[in-house]
Amino acid sequence: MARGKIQIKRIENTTNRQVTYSKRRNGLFKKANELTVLCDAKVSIIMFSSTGKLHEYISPSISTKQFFDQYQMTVGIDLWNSHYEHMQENLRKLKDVNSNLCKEIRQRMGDCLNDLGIEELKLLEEELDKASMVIRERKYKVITGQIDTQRKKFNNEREVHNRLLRDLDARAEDPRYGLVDNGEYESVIGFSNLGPRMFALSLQPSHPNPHSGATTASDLTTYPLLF
Amino acid sequence: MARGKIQIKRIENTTNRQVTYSKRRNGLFKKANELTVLCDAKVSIIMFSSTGKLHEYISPSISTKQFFDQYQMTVGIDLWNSHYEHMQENLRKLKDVNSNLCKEIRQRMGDCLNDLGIEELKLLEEELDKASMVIRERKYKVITGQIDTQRKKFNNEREVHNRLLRDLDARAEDPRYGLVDNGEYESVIGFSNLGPRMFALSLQPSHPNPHSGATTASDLTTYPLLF
DNA sequence: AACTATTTATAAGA
DNA sequence: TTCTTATAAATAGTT
Repeated sequence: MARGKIQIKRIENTTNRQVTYSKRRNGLFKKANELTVLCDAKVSIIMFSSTGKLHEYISPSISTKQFFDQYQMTVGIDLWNSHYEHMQENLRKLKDVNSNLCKEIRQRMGDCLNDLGIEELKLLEEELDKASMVIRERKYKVITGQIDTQRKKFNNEREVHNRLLRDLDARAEDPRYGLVDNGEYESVIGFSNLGPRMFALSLQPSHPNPHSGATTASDLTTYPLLF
Repeated sequence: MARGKIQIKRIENTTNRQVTYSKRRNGLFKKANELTVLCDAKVSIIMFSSTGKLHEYISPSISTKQFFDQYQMTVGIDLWNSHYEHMQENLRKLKDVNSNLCKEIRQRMGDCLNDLGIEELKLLEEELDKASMVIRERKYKVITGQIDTQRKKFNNEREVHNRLLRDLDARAEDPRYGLVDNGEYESVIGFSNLGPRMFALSLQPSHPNPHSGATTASDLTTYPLLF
């Protein structure tokens, strides 16, 4: 548009093309900015050169994201809908799987049996009985584990106690020590004669903990000896 | 830029502003198009007037969506990421729920019992036994339903058969009809004397259908009479 | 990047 | 909105 008119068609000379791109891009952005100011408008220009370089103008006081959002609101299409589709498909499938799982659990609890035929009912019953057996075994194992641990603990306690008694006897026979408080010692001696059978009767859990979420065989409730 | 220079600042006169918006918008789009052609570039212009009206220019041979995609690829930000977040959160939660449901089912099948304490094991066993009972009842109900339906069917068949026999007798006594093929009729008469008890022995399902997905009490396998 | 002859855009008016 | 036109602005080709 100066020093000679030009045809509006692709500039074949690469350098020339790039120079023109640069010049006209600036012109375009300047015009866009003038428009923004003069007319109180919002303008977004995004351009890619033939080499793929990105250049962008956007009116101040608005972000590209906001621009896109407003654009979509206006044209009424959701441009990122296609991006959603895969996720939505996934979500749908998961929900399906979920509801099937829930149904299966309900069936395993004795609800929603109407959809099942005889063969399926038979199978389910079999499975449940089998599982019940496994669970009973497991329960037994856990209980015996707890009893075993408890027994060890008890034996240990008894040993400690007996050692104390022996120490006491040794002290009593040692002429270097007089019996300062006879009553106290006697009660201990008397207690020692109750034997293990009596101990067992006073065993009680200190933490009943009936709904413990993750009690394992190695994570046992401790049972203090109650006197 | 003509008939006097203007300041680049908001045009207060509304009409004037709108006229200028319109004129300059055309100028901008024209320039954008020239740039597109001359420099083999891709240009997207989106603008909103102060009144919220949308106007758009986009280089031919590319869609707005493609433009946005390329823009995002180039700037390396996912503009719709925020849109994803909610869905991804949902997806994560659903997966969690799913895995918990799977675990519960496995526990109800007698697997994965290590995480359960005694109380939980007891509860599970109880539930399973209760469910087992319900299922047994249901099974019984389905079976008796099938038997009942079958009985009705059978009675109906017998009635039809008896009616046929009566018709036959009537015909035989009617002097208008001669017995064309005596042997054939005799065999039928003989069969009729077998009685219901014999029928029952030859009852067999025509479609054993042991893994029917949705057999209900009202959707019973039909049992043809085998002769 | 700067220059400048010339084209193009456009402000104001009709 | 469109046309006109004087003038401002943009820019093609050159340095």
